Amino acid sequence: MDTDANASSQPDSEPFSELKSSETQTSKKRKLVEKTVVAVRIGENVGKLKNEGLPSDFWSWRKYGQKPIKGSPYPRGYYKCSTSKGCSAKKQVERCRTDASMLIITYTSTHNHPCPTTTNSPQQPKEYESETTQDLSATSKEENQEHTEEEQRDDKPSDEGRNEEKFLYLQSPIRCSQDIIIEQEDPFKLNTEKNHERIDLLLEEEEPLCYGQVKNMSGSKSEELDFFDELEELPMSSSFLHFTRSIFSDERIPVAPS
DNA sequence: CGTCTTTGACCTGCGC
DNA sequence: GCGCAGGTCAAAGACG
Repeated sequence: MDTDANASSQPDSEPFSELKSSETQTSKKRKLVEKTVVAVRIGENVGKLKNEGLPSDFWSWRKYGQKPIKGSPYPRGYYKCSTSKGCSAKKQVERCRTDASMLIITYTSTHNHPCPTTTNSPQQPKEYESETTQDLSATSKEENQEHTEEEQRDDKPSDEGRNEEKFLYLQSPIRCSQDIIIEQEDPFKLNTEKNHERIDLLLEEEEPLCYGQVKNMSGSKSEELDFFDELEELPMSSSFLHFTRSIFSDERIPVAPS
């Protein structure tokens, strides 16, 4: 649960032998798995930068499940890499329970295929299509629905709509989101321990965000769920991955539990 | 028509 | 050994 985000990892695939040494802690609930946890902040400025049309990610992710996480008001989404058929790369996306504007993305396993490094690589046109259009379309549909509902509710805090917008915008703008860039660079340019601390703080500094709080923020349970569901689309996660890769040159940042 | 999302059920692992 | 929770699978529906 919480500690999931803290990340533990285990030799699952080999690529990160060096990193494995630092990823020795076991996960609370599952076997040892190679995990890379990334925290992303959804900045306020994101919504202003929606015009960018960059591909959201090198990889194409396919959602294969979603689960409510105990202690967290937000469900966790499970994604598999669909860029390559045999690729075992996976990622889990959830929102930080203490900071709704924070996303916790956990990458598991590694891609067994080369990463299409060019933005518009003719090799993998589908990736961008699937990644951007799928997520976008799916999100857009939901967005529209959400907005429609929200607009009909006067007592609805504007933050909700804003958050959704943020996510929507995050789908493609990789470089446009200053906040994201900042958030990403900050924690990950620092050493791993710092990352741990940061994530630990995010996840454990406070007790789980109580539903009451969330309710206060979102107005109603149903909307809350919708909101979370909305977040779960997280098309931005892909862009973030792209982004992360760019920042860290090639691989992921393993986060070992403290 | 093909692909993806959604969602419920099932399986596995861990703590007590 | 039991119960709980996370993780995965697979069927159904929706969309482009």
